[in-house]
Amino acid sequence: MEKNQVKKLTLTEAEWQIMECLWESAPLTGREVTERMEKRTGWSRSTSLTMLRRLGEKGAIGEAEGDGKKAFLPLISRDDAALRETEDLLSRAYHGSVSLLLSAFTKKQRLSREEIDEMYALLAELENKNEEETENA
Amino acid sequence: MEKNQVKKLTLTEAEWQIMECLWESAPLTGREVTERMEKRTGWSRSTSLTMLRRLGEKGAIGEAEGDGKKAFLPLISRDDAALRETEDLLSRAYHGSVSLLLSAFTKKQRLSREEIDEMYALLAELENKNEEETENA
DNA sequence: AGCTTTTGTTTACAACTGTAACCATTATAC
DNA sequence: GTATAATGGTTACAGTTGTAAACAAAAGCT
Repeated sequence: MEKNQVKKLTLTEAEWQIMECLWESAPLTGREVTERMEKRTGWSRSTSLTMLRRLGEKGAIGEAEGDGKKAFLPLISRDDAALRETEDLLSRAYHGSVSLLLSAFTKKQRLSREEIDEMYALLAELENKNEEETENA
Repeated sequence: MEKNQVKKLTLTEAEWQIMECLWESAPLTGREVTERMEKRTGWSRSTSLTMLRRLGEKGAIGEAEGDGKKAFLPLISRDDAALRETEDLLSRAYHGSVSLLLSAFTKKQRLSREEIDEMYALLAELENKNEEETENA
């Protein structure tokens, strides 16, 4: 049953950058990845390939045959990865409370009108969901 | 003018634990720190002391004389530390948008009534602040 | 003053990260 | 079909992190 690395899987800073690349543009050949990385970070080909290897070992990406050529593609979604780190941060720094995070953050950082509106919308949505559930209960 | 480490200063997981200890209870002697750490994480004395040293080097904590005894105390606030990491995570994983984080988070994690209320309150507060500023402009 | 305990400093070491050169294999070009 | 270029795999190496033993200095005890 070889436990499919569903457990830890954290990405390092450098690994994130490779993943960004792959998330943006589904399957990419090694060539494509190294070129893009070269452009956006200045990494040498080798560096990118090392990252691809490590990500492969971690189970974060896989390889596939597209018309003869081997290509890399993400096996975890950006959302998943982001969430994992978010949970981490929340528990480490905010006792798991997202509202605490928001509070701390806004103490230093001004939010744009759009962000505020979006959050209102989100909260409203959440309340709806909650109500539905309550009705069903 | 020896630039007072105002630049990077990130805490590792282990370092956070020591800091938590110090944030909870202002100045603590080495003894007290190591004892608490032993209790809550099982670390050996040495390990805690190493962390204290590294934190000192980073400028995250300092030492003070309290009635003859040397004691350690935080030089950065928990809020500051948390904020630093939050900004990090936001830029790495959410294009810097806190509303995006909230959205992603709530897709997986249910929020309690209290959290929702708190956030409403926070947003309202922010709007007030914004208005005041607009008037003043 | 000499021995014991407490406390702090130095040193160690394996795992993980960032970075990349070097080598092997495969595909291309003449 | 051999030289050349493209691609991918192996090895390296310094810095950081988690963890702690060893060693040194200070404080107490008798």
